[in-house]
Amino acid sequence: MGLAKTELFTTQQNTIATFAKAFAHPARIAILEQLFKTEGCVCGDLVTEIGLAQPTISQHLKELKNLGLIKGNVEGTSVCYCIDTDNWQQMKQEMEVFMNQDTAAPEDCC
Amino acid sequence: MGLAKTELFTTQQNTIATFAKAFAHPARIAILEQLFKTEGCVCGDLVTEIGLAQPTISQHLKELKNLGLIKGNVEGTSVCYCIDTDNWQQMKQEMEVFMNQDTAAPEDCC
DNA sequence: ACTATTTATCGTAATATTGCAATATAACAA
DNA sequence: TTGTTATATTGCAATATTACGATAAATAGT
Repeated sequence: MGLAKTELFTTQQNTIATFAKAFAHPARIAILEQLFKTEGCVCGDLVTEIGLAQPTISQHLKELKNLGLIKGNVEGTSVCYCIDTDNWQQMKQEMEVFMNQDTAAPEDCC
Repeated sequence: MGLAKTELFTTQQNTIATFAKAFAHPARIAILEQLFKTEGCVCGDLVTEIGLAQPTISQHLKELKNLGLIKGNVEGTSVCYCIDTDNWQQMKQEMEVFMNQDTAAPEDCC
């Protein structure tokens, strides 16, 4: 059905899944890396940096923005995007709690 | 088109995206958490723990196994699944390198 | 061999995602 | 106002994902 049964899961589980979905496409990884790398915030440069069409990049940016991982600021005719550091930290912490379960886990049993 | 243009991106970017995809569904998060939590490895119990049908769970397990994050061991008529600790560690490290970029980044510019 | 139990696979329906052409919108410049 | 530039939105085609019923395959017990 292509529709996840979110009501079966905890808020934490759904949250992790939602963040993970943001990272589940290499274009969005590339966008985020570019935003981290550049001093000033890149904007339409992302279109030329990454080889995808402008509407496609715009769509990926929208998803990242909706999740709160990036912010966009209008500057004249162009839009300046950058990482939302606070939200990024929070996301990182939640992901790390999930990924660090292993430290407490017993050895592989099979 | 529903098809990611992986050739445009680096191996690292594609790898991150692939791991993230594994975490992009709450059922798989729930499965992994359950495998971490239980002493012995759970198997068909996952079906009753999580409220999804047996073929659905089986399909999610297959994806996690293909990625190498879990291992399955046949024990009689049932199959014992557990985390592949080594691969989990490697995955974690790659994800953390990506998520820790912020420590080097300048302050939000917009 | 027959039966019960457990897991995997197949087939299919519903929905989601990706990508882009075409077009709309917004801001500036002349 | 008109033109230019930059980004967003719309609409659509191709593919992917999710879920599950039906069924197959594997193993154990009788």
